[in-house]
Amino acid sequence: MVSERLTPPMSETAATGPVVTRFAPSPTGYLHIGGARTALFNWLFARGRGGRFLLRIEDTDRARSTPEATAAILDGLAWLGLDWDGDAISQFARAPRHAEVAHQMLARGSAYKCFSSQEEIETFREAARADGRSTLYRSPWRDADPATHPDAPYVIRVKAPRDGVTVVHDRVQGDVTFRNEDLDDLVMLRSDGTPTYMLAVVVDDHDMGVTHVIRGDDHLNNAARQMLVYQGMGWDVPVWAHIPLIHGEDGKKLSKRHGAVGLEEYRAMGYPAFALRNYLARLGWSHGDDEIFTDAQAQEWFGLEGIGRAPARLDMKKLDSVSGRQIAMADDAALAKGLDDYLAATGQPALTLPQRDGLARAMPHLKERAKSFPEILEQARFVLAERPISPDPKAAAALDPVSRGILSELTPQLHHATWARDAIEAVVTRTAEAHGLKFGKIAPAMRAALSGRTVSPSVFDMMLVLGRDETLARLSDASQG
RNA sequence: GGCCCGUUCGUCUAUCGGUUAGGACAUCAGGUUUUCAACCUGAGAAGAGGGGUUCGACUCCCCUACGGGCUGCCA
Repeated sequence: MVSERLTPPMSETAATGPVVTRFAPSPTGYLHIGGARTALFNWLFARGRGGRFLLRIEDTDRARSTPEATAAILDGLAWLGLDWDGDAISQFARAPRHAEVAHQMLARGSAYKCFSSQEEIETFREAARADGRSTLYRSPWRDADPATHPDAPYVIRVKAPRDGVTVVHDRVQGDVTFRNEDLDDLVMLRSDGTPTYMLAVVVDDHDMGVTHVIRGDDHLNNAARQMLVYQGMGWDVPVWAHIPLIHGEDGKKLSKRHGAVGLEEYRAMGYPAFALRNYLARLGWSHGDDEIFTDAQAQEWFGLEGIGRAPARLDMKKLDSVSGRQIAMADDAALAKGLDDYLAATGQPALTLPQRDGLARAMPHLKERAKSFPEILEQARFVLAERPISPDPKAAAALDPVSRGILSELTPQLHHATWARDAIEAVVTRTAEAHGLKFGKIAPAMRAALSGRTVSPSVFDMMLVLGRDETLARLSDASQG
């Protein structure tokens, strides 16, 4: 799935051309919900402008990268519905290209070989920290005469300007100015010849023709340092947009103790992908007072100017609400498909053909009262279960002798009724009134008889979905206790 | 320690110098009702603190506090 193929359309490399965004996760186990939102923003931005959305796996840290982790990320993105253009690119596979750039900078004089050992640097830092001085390492090899270079391992560092300032023109954070004296000569190529992340991102973003870099604001400082590499190569810098991270409900950095951090956990909880997209889009981005919207609207409305500058907290209650409203307006086929995925993702048995059929007929009534797939399933129990219906304790309590008597009286009355809501309702009401009761008094027993539960869709809706024969059979079953 | 970013109802946010500071979720009180959900009506709820600039600041500037990030031959 991951390849090193890279085909940047040259016409798209200029900032004036079509938009190209990318999502560049590290394969560290699973797709973080915050990462998923970052991906969503990039996807919305590109898709809303007829641009391209690319995917790159930042797997240069070999110790922490696994094929399984990469697969989990790809799977998560696919589930979320964020389709990317072309093949996912492996950053590691492009190491030779990164090294090539580092050597080009060496040749241009915008980089140099540094022979300082890691121990040497660490010793310096410890001392600096102890003295309360800056820990920025100033390599003595920066201006050394090549003739004095020892025959030893070295790293290639960028030769950053020491004077002046570097300004990151960020579309979210505004212009952020850094004094160059606060920026160090970052290592681009390690002593073993492998590239560092700082070099790799820049080279890859450039080669991929990325025009807009939308990423977490934990990279804002890095942007300044990366600009030195762009400048060293004489490349145009992309448009930056550093978005705030997502925090947990207590406002702290999102971590496992906050509950669901991985995207797959939301999938397993049964939130539809389209609902999660809506919720995530509203986290840190807004378009006036719009809360519930379609993908098409989100793509049309999404823009960098609507992104907030403060970190947003996850709010599960709001997610529930958004999900409920999205499910209510979703089309039945999409829900059925999502339900299949939910069942599979949680290791539950797939629906049988008759169950699918029943579910399809009941869906209009189910989707109006559910916030997630498990809730749809709960509401759908009446159509998924087969006779004899075994009521749960609370439902059984509703089937007391008196109620059963009324049900047995009702059953023959329904035999000849026209099977339409008005007609059925008239029969039921008439029967209830014959006992001096309002419909509300016998509804619980009917609900229990039809669904075996105390919570279900409307009894009339259930009767219509079930059909005359099945309805009468269930009422009869229940009345006979 | 140094550098950088952030701070409007409990939460997500609107506001882009002049508003009774709006909406949504949540909460509370009513209503509708056949359970649940939904829905309707209403209520309470906010500009971190302190200085400036200005006729006028949530909005611009400074300081403080708090939160976050970076400061690696991690990404």
